[in-house]
Amino acid sequence: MYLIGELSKQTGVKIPTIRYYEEMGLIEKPHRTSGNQRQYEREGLERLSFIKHARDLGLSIEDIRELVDLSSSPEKSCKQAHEIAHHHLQFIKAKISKLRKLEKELKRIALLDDEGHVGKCKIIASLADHRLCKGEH
Amino acid sequence: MYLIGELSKQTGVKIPTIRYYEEMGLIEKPHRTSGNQRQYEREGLERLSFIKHARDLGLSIEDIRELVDLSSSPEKSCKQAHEIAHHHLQFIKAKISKLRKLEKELKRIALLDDEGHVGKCKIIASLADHRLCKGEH
DNA sequence: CCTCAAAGCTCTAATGACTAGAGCTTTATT
DNA sequence: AATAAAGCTCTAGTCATTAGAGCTTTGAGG
Repeated sequence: MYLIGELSKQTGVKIPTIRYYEEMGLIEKPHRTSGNQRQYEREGLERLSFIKHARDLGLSIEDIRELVDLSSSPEKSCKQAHEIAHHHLQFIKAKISKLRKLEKELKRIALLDDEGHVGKCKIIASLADHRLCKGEH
Repeated sequence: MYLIGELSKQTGVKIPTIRYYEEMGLIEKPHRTSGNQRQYEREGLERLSFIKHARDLGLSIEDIRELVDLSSSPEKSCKQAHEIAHHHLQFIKAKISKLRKLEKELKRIALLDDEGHVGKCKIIASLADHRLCKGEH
């Protein structure tokens, strides 16, 4: 149905990355044409979309592998999938709050406007001296 | 003044990372003792703190190298340091807003609570089908 | 049928920012 | 003098790709 280039276009996953996913066992080895070219079915497209989507959400390959394994063993409960998603949500929340602190401090630093030489540049001084931070990190 | 272990404790930068920074030319090669051990002065401690702080803020090694170079060439203006900090601020802002979108979607996904088998697990379906997203990413 | 570009293939190596381990030497303490 | 802790160098591994070399296959035009 699709050659690798088409699959790449459809999903937005770059060609070497698709091959890498295959090597990692994240996607199944597709059927090959007589000329040894990978040929994907709709199923392969869907799985790759799944992976792309999960990667965009920031899940690690290992997380995704777990989800993929879950989805191919239908006797296992959905609970584990929930756990993975939930766990990742906590992770994202933590990351956001951390970044917000950084944003605050960077704002403070970037808005210092002196025009002196670097020897007394406040930005550099501010980066050099952690005590000048308003918050900790 | 400080051996590498002490420097590591003071700054929170791990020992192999300190040596890596040295190899990258990010910190100066320190004086060695007769027994070939690295010996740092307060100056070295300060530079490493600077680097640590900037890394914590998410600046890349290359950004930091630029700042380091700036700070050792006092004739250059502070403007460039501002530019780097400002540019990074924009980057952080973009990252935060991206993560917020992800948070929203993950919340939506993680709160789907079905107890069926994975074959119809909404989480997995939701990850597989990008069209189910409320927003794009 | 032939040619030629585009797209495919495999394999190796690079990226960034570390981190870990092997196998050794130096230092400090008992 | 012995031993443990901390240092050293060097190599290789991590994660998730990405890039490049050098080759083959495919499809379209002449």
